[in-house]
Amino acid sequence: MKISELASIAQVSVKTIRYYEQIGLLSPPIRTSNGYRHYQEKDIETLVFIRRCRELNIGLDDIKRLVDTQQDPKSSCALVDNIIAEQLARIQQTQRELALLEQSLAALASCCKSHQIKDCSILQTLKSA
Amino acid sequence: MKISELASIAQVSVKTIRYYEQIGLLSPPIRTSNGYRHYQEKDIETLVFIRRCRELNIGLDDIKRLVDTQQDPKSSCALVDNIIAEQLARIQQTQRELALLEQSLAALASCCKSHQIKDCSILQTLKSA
DNA sequence: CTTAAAGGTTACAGCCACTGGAAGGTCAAT
DNA sequence: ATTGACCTTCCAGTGGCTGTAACCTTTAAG
Repeated sequence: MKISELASIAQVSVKTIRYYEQIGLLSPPIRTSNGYRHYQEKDIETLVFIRRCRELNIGLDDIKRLVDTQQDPKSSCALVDNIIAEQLARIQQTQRELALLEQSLAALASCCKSHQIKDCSILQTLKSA
Repeated sequence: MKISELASIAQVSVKTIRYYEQIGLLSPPIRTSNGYRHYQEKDIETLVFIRRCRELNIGLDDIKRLVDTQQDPKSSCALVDNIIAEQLARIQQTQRELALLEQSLAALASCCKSHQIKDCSILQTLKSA
C-alpha cells in the first residue's frame, strides 16, 4: 500500500511516517519503480503500536526500544516493565506539579477586584510574592 | 550590575537573560565601554516577574503582554484576568488528560506477569488494544 | 610582568516531535 | 492536453531554552 493509505489506516500523518523513517523508528520500505514507498500489512501493526505508545506520551527513543524488543523474542520483559513504570512515574510527578500550579493560578485569578492596572492585585502579587 | 549578578539575584540563567533580550522580552540594557551589558535595579523586578510567570507555566508571548501592560498604567485589568484564566483552564485541561493517561499506564503496568517477551501482556495490549 | 582563571561577547547548533511549505515528479481521469 | 491528487526531497520553524566554539576583558596570583 502507499503511504497515504497506511497513514489513514494507522491514523498517523504522512509527514509523521516519513519522519519516523528518517529517525530510524520505522525501517525503510521497498520502493516501487516510480520511487513511491510501498508498505506491507505488518507496517500497519507497527505504526499503530507506535501511535498507541505516543498516546501514552512515551518518548520516541523509548518507543524505539520497545519496537526493538519486540523483534527479539528472547529478550525479557524487564525493559518493557521499566519503560512503562518510569512513564507512569513521570506522569504522576507532572500531575503533582500541575496541582500546585493550579492552586497558585486559582489563588491569583480570584483576587483581582480592581479595574485599573496600577491597582491590579494579580500584577502586584506576581511582582512581589 | 553585570549580567551574572542580575542572573544570580533574579535566579535566572545568564543564557536565558540574553535570550529574553533577543526575543524582545527584556529591553536591551546600556553597555559599558567594554561592551558588557549594564543593568539597573528595576531590571531585577522585571526579571523576577517574568520568572514567576514562567513558574506558572505562562508562555513568553503572554508574559510579554503582561510586561507591556504594566508599562501602561491606563490599560485595564481585563487582559491580565484573561491570561491568568486561560492559563488556569489550560492547566486543568492538561490535568484531565494526564489523569486518563495515568489510568491507562497503571492498567498496563500491573498486568504483565510473564518474563518472556512473546507472552508480555504489556506488548500484547499495546499491539491490539 | 606574565599568566591563568573567571567572566564577558557573539553566533550557531541542538533538543523534542513533529509541521509547513517550496519545488518538482507521477498518475488517473477528463 | 490538462487538471488535480498524490508522491518525492529538502529546508525552515515551533518553544524555551541549553551547549559549544571562538574570542575579548578583567582580576588575582606567582
